[in-house]
Formats: sequence, structure tokens, C-alpha cells
Amino acid sequence: MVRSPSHEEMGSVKKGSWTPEEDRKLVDYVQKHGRGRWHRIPKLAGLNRCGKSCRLRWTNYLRPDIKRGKFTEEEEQLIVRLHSLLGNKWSSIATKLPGRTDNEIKNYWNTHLRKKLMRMGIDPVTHRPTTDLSLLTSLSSLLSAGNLGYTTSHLETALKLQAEAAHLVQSLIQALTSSSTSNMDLMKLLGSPSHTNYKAGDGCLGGSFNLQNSASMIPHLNKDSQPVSDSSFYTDEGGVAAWSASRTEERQSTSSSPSSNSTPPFVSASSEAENVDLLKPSDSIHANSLSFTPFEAWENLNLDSLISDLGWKEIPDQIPWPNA
DNA sequence: AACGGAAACAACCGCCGCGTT
DNA sequence: CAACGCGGCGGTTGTTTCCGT
Repeated sequence: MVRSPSHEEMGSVKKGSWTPEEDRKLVDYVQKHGRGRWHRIPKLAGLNRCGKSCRLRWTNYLRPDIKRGKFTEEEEQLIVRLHSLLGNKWSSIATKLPGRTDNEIKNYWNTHLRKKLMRMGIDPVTHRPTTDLSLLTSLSSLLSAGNLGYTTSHLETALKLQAEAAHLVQSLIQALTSSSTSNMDLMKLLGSPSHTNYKAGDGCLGGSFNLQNSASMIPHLNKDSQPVSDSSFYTDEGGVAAWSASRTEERQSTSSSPSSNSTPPFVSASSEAENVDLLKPSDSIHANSLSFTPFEAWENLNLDSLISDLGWKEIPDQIPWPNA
């Protein structure tokens, strides 16, 4: 497309922040003549701005139906969910949030939500956990040590270790879903002797990582167990109803939905005392627990259900993060 | 009080698709 | 069919505000 530069493109138009006077002129004009034909508006309204600038100013700021102010928790959850479904389709997302503009949502995402997800260990692009598979070996030690803490009634130790383990479980889940992680890599890790940071006590898991036992501690990791609706491994302290409900809806609808790949945010394990028994070795150990591939394991995790129990919380606010 | 860096927000830029001529 | 006008979109930049030192 070739056209000669217009007057406003010759560099004579004003740029930068709008003054109240300019706003008033634009509002007056639009209220009088309606919107549209933006390229004519600067001249007709007496503004030394390009038409595009006028349109953006009206659309993003002066429009009477714009809702200003902080985003609510519900709006945040909706944005995250829609982003997991639609990606950076800000205009599409904005249609689901009356009174909010795509620009406002985009800015809010970039300045708040993206960072929030990252703090939670969630990749804001893929909406999946982002961590290193190498952490898996640490999980072994932590789980073992957690059992030690339990069996020896060192409650504080157990709670701390449990908290660390919860984070590492998140890493594990990510590892299971990583396309760059081969089954062999995973099996090597699962079969390898664990670190010796902690010594396991009698009746505990011992020093090597045991997915069977570990999975049994975590309801959703247990291949044969049913999804646990009131998982005690994590606590839902509220604020997730919308997310959970929506995820449930998605599960109940088509399984081939693009959203089936989305992963809602994680939260930390609770440090409530009653959760200590999560570290108990379980009786329900399944001999074939390792008979499925990591990818099948992922499918069997029923992650949606897992996440539904977690809630929309920020990890740093909820958990005694190790060495933080 | 002054300063600098970080965070938040508003606005701009370049590109694209669609409708019209 | 191509040229053009127009509006919309997403990414990026510039400015302002906040906050810690």
C-alpha cells in the first residue's frame, strides 16, 4: 500500500500525554458527532493530534463505560484463565471483562499477573510450572527426611521439610510434562540413590527416592487412587472457587479443548499441623506404580483436580520458603 | 530532603485485515 | 484486481509515581 504522507504524519502533530483541555475537546466532539472517521476528528475538534491518537485516547481512557480502579480477585482469575486459553489476545480477553480495555488488561498482565505467576513458579506463557528436573532428587531427600521428622515427632522439622517437598512436587509435575525430558532421564533419576542431606529413620523411606511411596503420600500422584476432593496435602484457604469451577467445567466438556493443556496456578503446602500425616508412609503401595510413562503419569495426575484444591495463592505468602 | 532504581501506567508504533472505490 | 482508507491489535517505549536508601 502506497500513499503520500498526510499532514499529521509530517511530524507536526503533538505527541505525549493528553491535557485536560484536549480531553474535553475530544469528549465534546465524540458526544456531539459520535465516534468513527477518526482521521477527520483532529481537524474538526480542533486537536493537533493524529486520528489514531484520538481513537486510542477515547477507547482506552475517555469512553464513559470504562471501569477504572484496581482489578478484583475475580477479574484477575478470569484474566489468567482466559490468557491460558487465548494467549495474548487482549481484545478477546477484554470482551469478557466489561469496562476494561485491552490495553488496560495487557498492562495489568505485564506489570502484575505475569510476575505473580512467575513468583508462583508458573510459566506465564505456557501456564505450566517452570522448574528443573534435577530438583527431583532433592524431593527424595526431603520426603525421606520429612518422614524422619514425623516419626521422631520433630514437628517443626517435618513441617519445614514438607513445605520444601511441596515445592519440589511442583517441579516433578513439570518434569513429567516436559517434552525435553526423556523417559530414560526420568527413570535414571527415579532409580538413582538420593542425596545424603538427610538420614532416614526406621520405618521410613530410606535414603533412596521411591516414587511408589512418595506418590502414595500425595493423593493425586497415586495412579490407582481416585481424585481426592478434600486433599489434605494442600489447603484451599479460599479464593479459588471461580477457577476450580471453571476447570471443572472444562473437564466436563470436550477433552480436546485447547484449555486441556493449561495449568492453573499452584500454591504451597500448608504448614498446618494436621497436615503432618501427609508424611506418613502409606499402606497403599502399588507394585505397578512405575509401569506408566512419565507422560501417562502426567495424565494420571489429574492435575486439574490437584490444582483445584490449591487455590489462587502466592507461594511466598503462604509457605516458609527454604532459605528465603 | 535528595537521589536512584523499580514499578506502574499511558501512549505510540508498526503491522494487519477488511471494506470500499 | 490493486490502491486506498480505516480501525483494530499486540508489542514496545516513554513518562510518571512509588519506594527504599
